[in-house]
Amino acid sequence: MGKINIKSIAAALNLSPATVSRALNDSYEIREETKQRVLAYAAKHNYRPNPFAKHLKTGKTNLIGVVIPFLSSPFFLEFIDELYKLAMLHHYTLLPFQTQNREEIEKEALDFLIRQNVAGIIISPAFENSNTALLRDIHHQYCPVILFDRIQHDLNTYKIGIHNSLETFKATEELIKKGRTRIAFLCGKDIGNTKDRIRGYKNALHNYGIPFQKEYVIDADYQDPTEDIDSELKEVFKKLQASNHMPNAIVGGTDTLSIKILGVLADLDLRVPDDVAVIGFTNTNLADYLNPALSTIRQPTQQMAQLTLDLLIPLIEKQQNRQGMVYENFLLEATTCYRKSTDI
Amino acid sequence: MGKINIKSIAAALNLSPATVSRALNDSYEIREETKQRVLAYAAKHNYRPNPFAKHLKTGKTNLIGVVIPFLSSPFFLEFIDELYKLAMLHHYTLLPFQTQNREEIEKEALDFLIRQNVAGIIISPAFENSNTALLRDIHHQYCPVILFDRIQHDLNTYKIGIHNSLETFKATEELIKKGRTRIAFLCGKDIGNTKDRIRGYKNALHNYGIPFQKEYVIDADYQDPTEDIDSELKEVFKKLQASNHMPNAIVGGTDTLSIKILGVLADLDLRVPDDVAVIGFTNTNLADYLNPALSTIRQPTQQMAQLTLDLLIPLIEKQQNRQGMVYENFLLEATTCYRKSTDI
DNA sequence: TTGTATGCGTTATCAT
DNA sequence: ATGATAACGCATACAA
Repeated sequence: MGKINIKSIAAALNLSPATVSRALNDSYEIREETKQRVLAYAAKHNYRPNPFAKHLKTGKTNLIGVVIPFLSSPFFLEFIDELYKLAMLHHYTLLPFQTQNREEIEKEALDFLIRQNVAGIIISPAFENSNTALLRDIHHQYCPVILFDRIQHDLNTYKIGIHNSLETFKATEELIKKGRTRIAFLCGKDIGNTKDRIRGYKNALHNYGIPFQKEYVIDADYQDPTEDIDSELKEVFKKLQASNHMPNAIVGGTDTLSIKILGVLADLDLRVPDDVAVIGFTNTNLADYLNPALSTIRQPTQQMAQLTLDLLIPLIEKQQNRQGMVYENFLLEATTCYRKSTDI
Repeated sequence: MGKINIKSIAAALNLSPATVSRALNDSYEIREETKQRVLAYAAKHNYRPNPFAKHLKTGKTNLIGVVIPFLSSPFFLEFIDELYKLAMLHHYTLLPFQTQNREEIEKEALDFLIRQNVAGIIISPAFENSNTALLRDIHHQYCPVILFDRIQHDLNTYKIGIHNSLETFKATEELIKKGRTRIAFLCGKDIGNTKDRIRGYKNALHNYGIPFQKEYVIDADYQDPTEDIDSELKEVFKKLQASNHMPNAIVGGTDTLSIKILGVLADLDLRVPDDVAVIGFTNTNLADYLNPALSTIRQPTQQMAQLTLDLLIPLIEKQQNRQGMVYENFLLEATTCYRKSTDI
């Protein structure tokens, strides 16, 4: 069987390519009977439009760019995974990119996506307000951009995330209720969510009359989850031990840190949860196998992916002035799973 | 600044589009000076060829399809990650797909990739000889296909993996040398590598005069790492305990099982490594944080990704009869990391 | 060595 | 309601 395209269909049905195209695109200016005849023939011969030709003509693709800090983080991995399943249903193809939390790489990725003529972009920015101007240009003039997870960003668009301060509040509160008062908060560099999470942590302390101590907010300034953050963290906790300020509970503010801290504490011969209770933000289904099983605040990745596409696809398909729109923020609810690391 | 394409470059330099195209494509039938003039102008204006137009004309894309069982496995994730970095350098775009170990989904993915006109395909098949006929057709008539990891497949092409039997032999031997003799082998459904790994396991037993026991080859027939394999495994080991046949060492034959087994053993109040030593195939950098830190056989993902592209790109770029070629198998060396789970 | 003309598969504009 | 034709950006056969 030869190549099956609009021209060959037209020839077979004694129609012009234009008419066939109209039938295929559900145009109104075509006779119902003709349309059905074309559709039937196309279906029978399993016709698939050539996406490249289509794009060359229309300037539009079915590509969705996905820009995330890294895949080697359970949360982002799960999110992308869900996105894949859904995008396929809608006949969109995903083009995922990693930024390693670096603005230059993010810019490269965005440039690349533009050249690929993506129809839309889903992004969790490298950090708060990274590439703001570029993203704004893209969103206004080029294709819709939607933010997820790291939604503390000036770009005016739909934002999908969780209520970071509330979730951190709940986690901190849980530790307080278990009788812990020297609670440390572990955070990475400023990726936008950090501020809110610290706020939730502080609020919980304040609500229960526990004085906030600056030294209990511990930064680990990594760019990449594969980096050696362990020794850095170990130093910090050694110092706290030495000055007799060792916390008896820790809230892990990022996916990566929540996992790594367990090894650090073990190295310092601190027992979890007896000496130090730990709860962390993370989506890994490995939490059960960690040492010990880790209590986690789990983001609803499936729901986030669904909502993201539900918002993006209409933006792609309806032509409109995105600059003037009013966008909503969506804060979904996370699930807290209490495991051994907080089982006091 | 207006659109920058071949036509606009030609106009700016008082040349014809054809000449500009030739300069850009490093044609021999062009004067060096002219070529440089075009190249300089193109570079200065950051010209990027429109991949869609290019494809429409040439019938070729810069897309590489990557088909793997799932992303939620540290090994595949690392591999894809490395592939990304390398593909970008060569100006290829990756189109990753997951099969969940299911032949139908694999077929769908392959069909999709064909429709997208990919230039080549990198695949770790759903299982031994899944979609053999289809893959053969694709490789012979459509675009080059390269196998990695699960290389027990009839498709005649380049295959990149590790020496499964040898690596399993070494791991088993290590446990024997530590004095363990009741060694179980954990394996998933037949994904091609399983056979070889069991062979290595058996050889090691045989070499040290340890009788092989069928009940020590333990199948966990899962399709997806997120499945609940734990209870199934727990049942098996409970029975072994009851019949007083509990092994004192375990070799984990897959990524997923190696991680999960630790939780199962903990649930059964078995101490690792005292009661049972464990070593597993896996690439997770979380091995250090597992309970206890897991000894691992780690595949050289970076090297595998590099080699895969080094083999694939020439196949893509040189037209040739792939059917008649002689292909080599590449068995790379894995690294064994001994951690606490074998520290007897 | 360079230019002219054509076509890849599709959609859009203008006729009819 | 349908057809003829041009155009998207590029590469190439052929002409010069």
